[in-house]
Amino acid sequence: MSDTVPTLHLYNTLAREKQAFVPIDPQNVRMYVCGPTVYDFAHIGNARPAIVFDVLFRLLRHLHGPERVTYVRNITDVDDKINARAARDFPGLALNEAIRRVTETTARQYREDMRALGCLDPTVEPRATDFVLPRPDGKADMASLIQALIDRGHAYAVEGEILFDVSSMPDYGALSRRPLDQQQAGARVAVEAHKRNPADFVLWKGSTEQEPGWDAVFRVEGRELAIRGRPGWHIECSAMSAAHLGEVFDIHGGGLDLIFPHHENEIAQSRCAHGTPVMANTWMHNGFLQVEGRKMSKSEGNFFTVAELLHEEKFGGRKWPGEVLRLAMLMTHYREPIDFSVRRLEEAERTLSDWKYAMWYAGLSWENDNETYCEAMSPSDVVVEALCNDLNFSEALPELHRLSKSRNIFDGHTVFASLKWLGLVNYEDMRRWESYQESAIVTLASNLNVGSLREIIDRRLAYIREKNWIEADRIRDELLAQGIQLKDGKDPATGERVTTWEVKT
RNA sequence: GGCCUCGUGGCGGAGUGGUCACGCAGAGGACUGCAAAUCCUUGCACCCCGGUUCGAUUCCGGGCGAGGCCUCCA
Repeated sequence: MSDTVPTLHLYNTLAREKQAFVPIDPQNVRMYVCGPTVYDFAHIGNARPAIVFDVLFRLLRHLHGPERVTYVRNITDVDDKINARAARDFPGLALNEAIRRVTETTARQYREDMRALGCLDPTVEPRATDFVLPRPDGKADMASLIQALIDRGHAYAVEGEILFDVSSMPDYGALSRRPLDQQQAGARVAVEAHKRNPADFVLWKGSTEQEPGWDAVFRVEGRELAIRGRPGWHIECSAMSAAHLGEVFDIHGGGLDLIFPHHENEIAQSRCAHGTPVMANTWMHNGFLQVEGRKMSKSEGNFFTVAELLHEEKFGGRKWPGEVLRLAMLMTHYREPIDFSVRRLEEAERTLSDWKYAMWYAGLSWENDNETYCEAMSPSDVVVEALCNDLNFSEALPELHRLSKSRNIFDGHTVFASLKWLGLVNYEDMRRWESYQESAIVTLASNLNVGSLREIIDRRLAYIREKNWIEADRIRDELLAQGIQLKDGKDPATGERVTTWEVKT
C-alpha cells in the first residue's frame, strides 16, 4: 500500500483539457449522468455511458469513501416517442397511465441490464414524471424552474409555449463553443416565426386533447397562464439534478452527442434560474460506439439491445456474458470511438478467462474462502492510479497481466480484488465458475470409473514413466474428448513432470 | 458552411521531444517421446508534406483520410 493518495485528473469538456478534480464538498461528491429515455430497451450504445460512469462512481467511492459520493442517473419517461408507444400498446388506458405502464417495463429492464453489465445501482434514479410539477417535499421541479426563468427575464410565453430566450444569456454556447452568431451562419436551424431567436428552445409545450399533459400554471407579466402540456427535454435534467444535487455540483456526464443542444441548454436553464456561474464544475462525455465498422441503426441490421447480447444468440451467433461486454467496452478509452465487433468480444473473453485461470492456479478458491475476507481486499494501487488519470483503463492492463502471470497467491488476491473493484468479476460468479470446474472434473472421473481426475492423471504419468506412449496418449485424448485439456509442466524444484488441467467450455 | 474529435506495427490499444506500453496473433528458442500448456527471446509502428529542434510518432502549419455535432439520439 502506498501512502500517497493519487490525485484524480479528469478531462473537462468545458475547458477542453485534463484538470485535477477537486470536489466542492469532499463529504458529498456529487455526480449526475443523463440516463436513458425508456421508450425502448437499452441498446449496446446506451451501455457505454452507464459503464464508463460506473467506473468513475467506483473510483470516487474508493477515493472519498462510499458514503460520501452521490450518483444520480435519471430515467427520462417524458418523451413524445413514449406517448406514441403508449397509445399503441395500451389504447384502452388513459394516456398518462399508459405511459406509466410502458416505462415501468423498460425501466426495470434497463436496471437489470446495467446490473448484468457489472454496474452498481446509482444512489438515486429519479423519474422525470415525478419532477414535472411542484412537489410536496419542496424539491426542485420543472414548473418552478420555468417560473424562475420567467421571473428573471430568461423565458417568454408565446402561442401556448414557454421558450428560453438565449439572447438573455451572454455566454450561451460556452460548452459546445458554438456562439450564437456562428450558429445562425449555418442556416440549418429552422426559423420558427414565433421564436424571438432561432436558437430559443422549448421549456414547456402545450398538449392537444390526445396528448398527455400536466396542468401547469405560470405567472407571466402579472397574469396567470394555465397550460396543460409537457416539459421540454432539457428542463428535466435541470430539475432532477437540482432536486438531488443542488444548484451547483461536481460532475455532469453523458454521451458526446448530448453536448449540444442538451447539455448546453441544461446549463443555460440551471444557471439562469439559479443565478449561478456554473451548473457543474466538470463536464464529461463518452465517445460513440459503432458496430462492425458502421453506425448502429435498425435499418442497417446491426442494432443490438443489451438484453439481446446477454440472452439471445444474435451477435456472432452466441450469447455474451455481461463481464465480457463490460471488458470489451473498457478496452478502449472512454472518449474514443469504439468499434464493437465479435472479434473484440472474443478478445475480451479470452483475457477474462486467462485471468480466472491465473487466479485459480495461484491458489485462490471461492468455494471455501470467506466472502467477507474477499470483500475486504483492496485493488492494486497501480490500477487505481491508472484510473485516476482520466479513467485510463489501458494503463492498468499491464499491471493486471503482470500480477496474474506471477502465479503467486498474494498477487492472485490482488488481481481478484482489482477485477472485482472494476466490476469485471464478482464473488458469486467466481464461485459458480470454480464449482463448475470442480464438478466437471468429478463428473468426468465418475464417467471414467475412477475415484478422481488425479487418479487417472497419475495412471498416465505411470505409463509415461514406462514409456508406454500409446496408453498415455490414449488417456490424454480421451480426457480432451470429454472437455479436459491436460497441461504438462515441470516442477522447478524437483524437475518432476506435473500435470494440471483446464476445463474447456 | 460552422464547431469538435481522431489517423500508432496483422488485429485491439496506451503513451512519449531522444532505451520498454501491454494483450492477441506471428517467428525463434527452452521444456517434452510427440502435442498442448508454460517460460524466455524476437520481428513488425507511429497517414502525407513542410517548419521548430542536436533530435519529432510526440510541438507548430498545411494537406489527405475517417468520424461526430449543428434535428431526436449514449
